[in-house]
Amino acid sequence: MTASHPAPAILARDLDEAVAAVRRSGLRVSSARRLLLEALFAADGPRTAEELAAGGGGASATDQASVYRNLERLEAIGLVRHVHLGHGPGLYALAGTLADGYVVCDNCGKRKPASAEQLERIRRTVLEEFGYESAFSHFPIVGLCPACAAGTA
Amino acid sequence: MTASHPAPAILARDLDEAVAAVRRSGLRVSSARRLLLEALFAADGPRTAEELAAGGGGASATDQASVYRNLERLEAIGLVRHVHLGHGPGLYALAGTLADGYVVCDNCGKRKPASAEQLERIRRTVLEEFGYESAFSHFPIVGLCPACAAGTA
DNA sequence: TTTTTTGCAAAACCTTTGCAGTTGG
DNA sequence: CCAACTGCAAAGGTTTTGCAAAAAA
Repeated sequence: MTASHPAPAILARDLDEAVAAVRRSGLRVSSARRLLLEALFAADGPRTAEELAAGGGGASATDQASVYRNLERLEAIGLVRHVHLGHGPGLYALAGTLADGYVVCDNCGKRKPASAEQLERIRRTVLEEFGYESAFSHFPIVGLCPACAAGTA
Repeated sequence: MTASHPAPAILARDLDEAVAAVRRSGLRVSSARRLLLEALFAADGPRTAEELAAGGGGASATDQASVYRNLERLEAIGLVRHVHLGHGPGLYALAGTLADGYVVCDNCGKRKPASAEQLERIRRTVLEEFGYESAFSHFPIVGLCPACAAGTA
C-alpha cells in the first residue's frame, strides 16, 4: 500500500558510482538528477525533498517537482530510500546511509536509529504473534522516550 | 510531537452516554456535534473525517472543518481516538471501539487488530532494547502480511 | 533525431484557520 | 445574554500532474 516492492538497495560510495548506477538502470543522467545526487551525498542524514531541492553542499537549487519525480525514480532503482518519522514531510537519503530502523518519541520527536540486531528480537516477536514480517525502516517504532515517559503524569 | 497526552478514554455505550459525557466536559451539545456522534456510533470501524462529515448511518451531512474541530475536541476529552494506518487520511473512532493496536501490511494494506496481550511482548522487547515506552495504537506495526511476504521474490 | 527529462504552473489531498453569523445553555 | 459553536471560504503544507520547451543519448 505504501512502497510496493522496493528494488534491492544499490550502495553507491560516491557520485561516480551513483551516476554509473543511474546509467546502468537505463535512466539518463540529467543535470537535475546529478544535482540531486550531489545534495544527497552532501547530506549527513535524511532530508526533505524541499531541502534537497534547495541544493545542499554547494549543489545549486532545482525544481521541487523534479526532485520528487527523481527521488521516486531513484528509489525505484534502489539508490534512494525514504522514511516517515512523524507527521511532517517524508525524509530521503541514499540507500545504505539510513539506519535499519528508527524509534521515535511520540511526544518530543526525539529519534533513535535502530540496528538490525536490535530490531531482530522485535521482528521475531511480531512474526510469532501476527505472522507479519515487520520492518521499522519505513515507518518507525513510535513510543515515549525515557524522559517523556517519566514526565507523563 | 503527535498526540501530546491524550485524556483518559471515555467509554460511551450509546448516543445518550456520549452526549452526557460531552456536557460533563463543559462542551455544548450542538447539532453538528450530535450528528458527528451519530455518525461515529453508526460506523463499524474507524472512519475518515470526510466520511464522518458525509454523515454515516442516517445522520445528515455536516461541514468538514467543523468535523475536524469537533473530532479534535472530542479526542481531547477522551471520547474519540484516531489512528494513522499508512499514507492516507487519519481514521477516527469512538474511544474503546479501536483495537489496542494495529499491524498493517506495507504492500497490500491488510490490517489486523492487535490485542494488548499480543502487544505486551513487543512493548517489553522495545523497552529493553531502546528504553522507549512503545505503543502501536496511533501508528501501527508495519510489515508484510504472510501472503505478501511469500510473494516477495 | 528520438525519447527522456525539465521547469513552471496548476491541481490534488488532507488539515487548519479567520471570520461573521448562529445557537446552546 | 454571551460564550461556544457553526458554515463557508481561504490558506497551509506536502505531493502529484499536465504540458510545452530543453536536453540526453
